[in-house]
Amino acid sequence: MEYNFSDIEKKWQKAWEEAGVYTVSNESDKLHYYVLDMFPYPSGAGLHVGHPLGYIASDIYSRYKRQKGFNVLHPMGFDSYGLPAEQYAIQTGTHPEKTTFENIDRYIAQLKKIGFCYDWSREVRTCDPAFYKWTQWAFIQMFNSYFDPKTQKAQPISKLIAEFEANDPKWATLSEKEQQERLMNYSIAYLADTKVNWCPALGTVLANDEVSEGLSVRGGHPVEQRVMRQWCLRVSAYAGRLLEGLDRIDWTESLKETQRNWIGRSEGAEMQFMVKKPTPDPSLKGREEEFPMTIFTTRADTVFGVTFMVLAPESEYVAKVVTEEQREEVEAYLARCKNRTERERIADRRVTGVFTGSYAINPLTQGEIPIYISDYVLAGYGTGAIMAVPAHDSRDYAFAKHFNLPIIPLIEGADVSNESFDAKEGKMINSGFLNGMEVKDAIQAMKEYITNTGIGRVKVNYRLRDAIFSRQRYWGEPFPIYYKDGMPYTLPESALPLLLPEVKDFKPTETGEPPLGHATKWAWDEKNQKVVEKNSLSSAPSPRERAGGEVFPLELCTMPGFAGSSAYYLRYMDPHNDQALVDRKVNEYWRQVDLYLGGSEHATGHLIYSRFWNKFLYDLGYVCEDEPFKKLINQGMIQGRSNFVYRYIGEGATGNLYISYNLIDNPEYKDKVQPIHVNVNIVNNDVLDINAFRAWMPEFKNAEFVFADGTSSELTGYTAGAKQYICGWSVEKMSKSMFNVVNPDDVIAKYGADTLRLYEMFLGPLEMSKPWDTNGIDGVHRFLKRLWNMYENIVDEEPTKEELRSLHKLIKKITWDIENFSFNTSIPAFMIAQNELSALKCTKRAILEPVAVLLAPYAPHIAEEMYHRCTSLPFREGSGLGSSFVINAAWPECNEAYLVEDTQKYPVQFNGKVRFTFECPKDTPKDEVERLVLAHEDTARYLNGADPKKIIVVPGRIVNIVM
RNA sequence: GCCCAGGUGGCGGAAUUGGUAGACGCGUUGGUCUCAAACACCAAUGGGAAACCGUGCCGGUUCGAUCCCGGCCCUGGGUACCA
Repeated sequence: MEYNFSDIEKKWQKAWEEAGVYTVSNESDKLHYYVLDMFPYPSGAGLHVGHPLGYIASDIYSRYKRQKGFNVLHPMGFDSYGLPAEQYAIQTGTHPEKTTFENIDRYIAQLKKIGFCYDWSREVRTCDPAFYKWTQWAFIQMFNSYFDPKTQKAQPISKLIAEFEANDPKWATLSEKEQQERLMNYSIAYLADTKVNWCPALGTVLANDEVSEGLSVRGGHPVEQRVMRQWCLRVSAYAGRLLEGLDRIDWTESLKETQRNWIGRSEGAEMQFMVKKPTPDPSLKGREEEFPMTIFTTRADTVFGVTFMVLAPESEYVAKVVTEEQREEVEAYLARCKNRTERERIADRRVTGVFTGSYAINPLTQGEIPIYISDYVLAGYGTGAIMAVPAHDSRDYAFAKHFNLPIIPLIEGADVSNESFDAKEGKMINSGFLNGMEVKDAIQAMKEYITNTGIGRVKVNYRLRDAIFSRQRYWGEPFPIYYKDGMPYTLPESALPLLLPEVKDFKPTETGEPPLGHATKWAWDEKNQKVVEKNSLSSAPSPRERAGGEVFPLELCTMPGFAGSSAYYLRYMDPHNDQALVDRKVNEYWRQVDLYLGGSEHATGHLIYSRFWNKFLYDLGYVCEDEPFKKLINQGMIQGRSNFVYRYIGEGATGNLYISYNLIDNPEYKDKVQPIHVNVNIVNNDVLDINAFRAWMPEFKNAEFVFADGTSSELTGYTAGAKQYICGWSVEKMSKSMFNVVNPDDVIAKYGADTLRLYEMFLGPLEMSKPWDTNGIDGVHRFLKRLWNMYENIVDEEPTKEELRSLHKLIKKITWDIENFSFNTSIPAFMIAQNELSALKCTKRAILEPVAVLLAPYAPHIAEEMYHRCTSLPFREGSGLGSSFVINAAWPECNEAYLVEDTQKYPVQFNGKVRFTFECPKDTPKDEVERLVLAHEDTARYLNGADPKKIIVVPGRIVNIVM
């Protein structure tokens, strides 16, 4: 009986779909479990063999949990707003929606072939109005909320207004616009002027990683720094809670560490320095302007060593501090900084800066110290101003050396003649009342001192920045925002979803507006509460300017990619609900994602934003868990494994001769060959398919070869398979240009989905990155074939003890593996069991049936077929595999079920060397084992009358006798 | 620079983490089947003639170390003037 994987897989996929076995209900007496994959962006290239790695792992876990009797939510959807479809639209005019939907269809077809147990009825797409309605809804909630630092929670902004009304007499005197502006400083979603990378050619802002050396990575267009009014999310307000929440979730330590670094908590102090600014008026000579300046430092202990101050170029202190004499020089410096991108600044670490003309007074020594401006100080961190202690900070040190400023060592024994001493250890010197203290104590003492004297206060700072939330693009969620008198107002929730309008052109407008500027029906009729034609506006050159009447311009930016992916896991719980993002009761059933699988590249993006988003919804009472993802596992990336042929380019080369890889280091070919990427799909186990190669591209049509054995091909005399041409290989990113992309469809056509699933797991540990290497896939496929053959003539006989032992060993191993996400080690266990059972010629139902059940999470199709060969039980709805009765028999609590041997073997060692083995009854107490060993005749022989110094009994393992 | 993960045969990797290192698969070699090849099956396969030596290198703890500790060297990932 042949293993016809293609028929088997088609049969079961059809059966599952028709019976709806993977459709999940929100009402169940069963325990709930939620397994989620990070949903993909459907790219035009389709899935390659690397994408399903994590999906297979999560599918194994889902199927296991399902078989164990859990109600498992395991959905899939598409992150379908994004740049590639928009770029394609700009080039070809094809609407991004068309491209995106086609790509999604292809993805679904590919995913379905692999046999995942997704509940497709819950599929979500971020570009679907029924979905983005809730993205817009969340944005409105954020706009109408503020973060209350006292309770560390988001609150409705109406509370804040009430507070202003009650406590601030000025509030009532402000105009509506002024009130709005003031509230903007508190809203979780707010408009602010921010410095961005602006690319005029692409007509949009770019993230830092999209810019390289002042040019856009895509297209190589110039990028400039520009201050623009952008929507931002006050993620930084949640810094403390985002940090603290990490302690309560089961993520890998390295990922938590990445987030901790990103949040960047640092405990320090804010201190006030008085500034003395010389006045330009000679008649007022001797009189100086005085005002305070606040700085942030983590090294309060070093105040005695401050020899200058530095401001960030964008600091608001700059304007106050610069003197008339220095103005010109400072302005030139600021202009220079302004045009440098973040990236250039980082790449070019030369010390630059300019003196402001003013001095600060050291609050402890009363000494006058000069104030400089330099771009090594960042405006966005702390107060944008620092006290510089060159002796104990390497950046300050470099600056001091460059401008020849004094360097005062503050720690005993620190040699600061060539570099700064940054370590926080040692005894303080030159530091007044701190002298003699350890650094740690000195920091504490100084904090107390400045608090008591009012010079400063203890302060915690975070590195985490607010998220810029505007994109000047078409293919994204429209903001539910219109502008009146230049101020933003939210659309009523009843108007959601605000549909993405049609545009005639996906590029920015001639006037530099985002693509939505092309939309004609893009204005808000406040009175009738609906979207209307823009031409009914009297005139609106800029959308943010006042428009006549009661019709107002709508926001022209769209939301960034992370908007749609920040709460999608909640939507899967209740995907068809049009009254709420998720019904409260449904949310209380599923609660949170129990297991989340995806790449670690989202550590500081999606995984921060969605935690923030979830916490915000939690504060407002829309969800019942503070953290969205209970356990998270990062699967590694699958890299490409490229193959090469070696074209001979030495003497007399025709350009048509290819040398086998094993020969290229021979003297006659060394350095005379040129490696050429060859399509990995015409290479098998590094052996080139000669005929396929000749047919691959016209230039290889008449290719000739020197084979592995050194013989040459002759075009006419060659017979396929007789000689081998060996290809070289290397690990590279999987990409079209390297001809190393492997499509899962091809693997499935050749070996079947079950082999693909097993092999992807067999490749290595889930978390590790590894190249896709098909060299071992035959072995896995052979195993399935061998196992399959055992199910031909199943008999009803009592299993022997040996057969049961094999089975129970397997049960124990597979259970342990799945629960510990060690899927790669399960395949060998199956192979060993297969070997053992086949050596015993076991075809007994009592053994083979549970083996099929065990295999089901890994290779569901073949397992299902094998299972149904074993049993007369009908296929039942609601279960992917047979009845729960049988499942419980095959997945018992394995420690009890594991068939124990009656006796335990103890290898006995003398001084570490194994000498003999003895047996005693299982579960013999430790001292009894000791006694038995000493009484053993071999022990007596080895001891030869001597007293053992020590006897070590490791339970169940080994007895070691130290002489 | 800082943080994290890792380094085991010809290759991918086991060893449930202090107890017989190299499971399982690939590859290689030999054999069976075949007119022959492919498939399949069987056997061998860390090094060494052997005693022995072997988990990146040096040292330590331990009766015993791939595993724990100290120092160093590589590889991969994250992050980067955060005061």
